[in-house]
Amino acid sequence: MKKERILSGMRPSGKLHLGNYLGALSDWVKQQEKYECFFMIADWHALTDRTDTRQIHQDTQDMLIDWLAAGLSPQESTLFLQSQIPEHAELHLILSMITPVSWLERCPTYKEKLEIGQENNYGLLGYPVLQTADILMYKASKVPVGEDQLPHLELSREIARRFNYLYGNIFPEPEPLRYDAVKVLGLDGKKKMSKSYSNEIALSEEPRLIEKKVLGMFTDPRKIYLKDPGHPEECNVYSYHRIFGPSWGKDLDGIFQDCREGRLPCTRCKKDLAQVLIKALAPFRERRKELEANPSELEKILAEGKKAASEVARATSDEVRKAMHISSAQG
RNA sequence: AGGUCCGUAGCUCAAUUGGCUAGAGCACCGGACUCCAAAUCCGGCGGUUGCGGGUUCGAGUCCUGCCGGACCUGCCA
Repeated sequence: MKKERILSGMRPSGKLHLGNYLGALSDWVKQQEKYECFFMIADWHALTDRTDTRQIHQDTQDMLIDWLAAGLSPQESTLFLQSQIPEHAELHLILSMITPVSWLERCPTYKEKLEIGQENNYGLLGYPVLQTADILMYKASKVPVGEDQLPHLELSREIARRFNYLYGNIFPEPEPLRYDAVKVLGLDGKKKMSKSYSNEIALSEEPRLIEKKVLGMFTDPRKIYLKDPGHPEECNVYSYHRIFGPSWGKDLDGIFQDCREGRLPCTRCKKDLAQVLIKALAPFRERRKELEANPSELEKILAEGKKAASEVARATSDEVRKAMHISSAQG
């Protein structure tokens, strides 16, 4: 039986961090077995973030390396760069013609971006339409999404329905593929892990920096003196132990009890955590070094991804043009 | 294209209306405190006032030309 197809993408944000890994990438790695996967580096989407594009190539390289180091496999999945498939832009244009502005103006993400003062340009408003084009292009039946992307996917389904109604049944309505994203707060223990908050630990972080960053983590503010009892259930450091500790044979109950009863100094707790993280990320750092030393390998992977994605995209483009009585781009 | 308003530290804003060394909060860094971190208290870093020209004893402030942005009225497709 043919595997179902999924598509997902990330904006090229450079080197990824633990939050990216736990929140999405680790799930993608797992989905590779079960689904035919298209994973896209969304460099066109990245343009809503920045007008200064000088870093974009390096960010793309860095993210691709992290994907591979984390276990995305070019043998199993199609890894490609959005801007290398111009059909995305074409489909975006076509879909924009049948998408009411009011649908877009009520997207929570759009409203949030405006609230934080992001420039209200055409592209930002149309962001979910481009996303829809990305998904429909490959006729993905499922899309791995986090909580915040659900409204966008709902919009994609509406746009697909509308297109099908107007021009014929071409696009499947994409279903969300929910996963229990492991929520991990940043080092400050207050906001989600993000580069823009400078509270992140990169997957490729050097051991010395991992230790420095972990020692600076926010802890239970009620535990001030060494012998004060802690509240591990509320402590961000313990939540990291709970995520990473088990695979390294850490005695979680022991940490919990000792902290609670004031026998475990935060400093020791943090040093332990740093060691766990350093070990957990060691294979990742190794793999990254190999990939960094081999840029032609990366080029090859993207070239193959481009080829595979192009085939599908051209076919979809032809089908869409035909349905709309517009002449084919292939001549 | 024309009109109105605006541009000051990484961010948000001040500067007695032309007058002393352009200030404050947040952020950041350091110290005290703490087993650490946070909070708090001290201290520090941070500026060619968008760029150029002019008026003046003196310009962030007034005039002018560019650059950049917001809003309004149009023009072309």
